[in-house]
Amino acid sequence: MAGDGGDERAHERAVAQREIALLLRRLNVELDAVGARFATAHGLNRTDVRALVAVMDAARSGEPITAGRLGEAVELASASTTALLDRLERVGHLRRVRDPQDGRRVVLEMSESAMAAGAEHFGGLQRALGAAMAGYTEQELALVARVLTDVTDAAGRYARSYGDADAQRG
Amino acid sequence: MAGDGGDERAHERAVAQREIALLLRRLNVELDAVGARFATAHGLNRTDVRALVAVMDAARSGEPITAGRLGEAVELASASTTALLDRLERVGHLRRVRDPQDGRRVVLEMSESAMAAGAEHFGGLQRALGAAMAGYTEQELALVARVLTDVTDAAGRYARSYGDADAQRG
DNA sequence: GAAGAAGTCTCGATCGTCGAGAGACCTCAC
DNA sequence: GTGAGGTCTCTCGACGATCGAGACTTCTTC
Repeated sequence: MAGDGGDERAHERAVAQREIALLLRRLNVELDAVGARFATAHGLNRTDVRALVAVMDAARSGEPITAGRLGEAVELASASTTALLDRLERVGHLRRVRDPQDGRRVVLEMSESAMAAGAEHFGGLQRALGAAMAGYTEQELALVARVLTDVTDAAGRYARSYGDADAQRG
Repeated sequence: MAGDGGDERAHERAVAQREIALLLRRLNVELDAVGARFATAHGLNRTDVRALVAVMDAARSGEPITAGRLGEAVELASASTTALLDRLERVGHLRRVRDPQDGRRVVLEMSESAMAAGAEHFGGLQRALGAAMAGYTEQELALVARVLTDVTDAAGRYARSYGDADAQRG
């Protein structure tokens, strides 16, 4: 840490960190914009898109999600979740299916059209991002993945620390 | 593309790219969560926060923003922008000041309290992110910054290509 | 000065979200 | 089996954010 140039090196690192923080903010804005464009292009709102993504992820994992779980995932009150499902079902993106094992539950199934729209959207975005990464080596991308993992975990912890502040006070 | 191991290497790269794309999605979710927590902690909604950030950035750049420009920045109709400014002014985060050069314009000034809240929020997040990056060298962070720049630009282009799709069809 | 453009605001309507509570279903103790 | 209590979803009424249309003020141009 010490030695000649140590201070300057620390300064350089601090600059790089600030630059990355700024880039992450810009990236967040752009990715939100992508989601917003997709939403309006399909006559949806932001919550609808988040919900479809959650349902899609659940379906992919093999554990279809229920109405209540979806409400938790998108942080919506139960009344709002019902309205959300009404909207998505009305336009044919979703089907409500009563759970035969537990008659209280409603499990959610995505329609083919919604799957296709999602695949087109995410596929396109992924291709665009892939093209942007085309100039980097496998090792470089692996490093980026490590950094992003660390940064994402830190952001998640920071987000959760907001809510826990009340709980910890006691 | 050809050659011994070429296929495998391409495969590895594709895997790394997919992993990064997934990480970016997760990161976006977490950063949105941070914004949401900040918003509710301060009695604001998502739009309010976006607006405050825009006003803050403008103030920092030395060119204070006007009501109309802000509406464009957060993609809001003029009626909604007026309501937004009413909200933010009511809670004391913002001041409306008529432009002495152009009596139609209303320029926006952030209050000290809003500046402080923003600094606390972004400062805290930046510290958290900085800590997550502490284990990497200057060169590694520089590489990450380059990749993030490319990826962010690509995301921005992709987002804008959504809207242009209609214009291009013709 | 008059005409038109630009910037902001007012009004009425629509839609997403919420809290409270109802209704259906499940679980478990008896 | 039956009743009590918990879980899950939905209904209802209210609130707030957003919008389109248009009014009003101010600037620009002729």
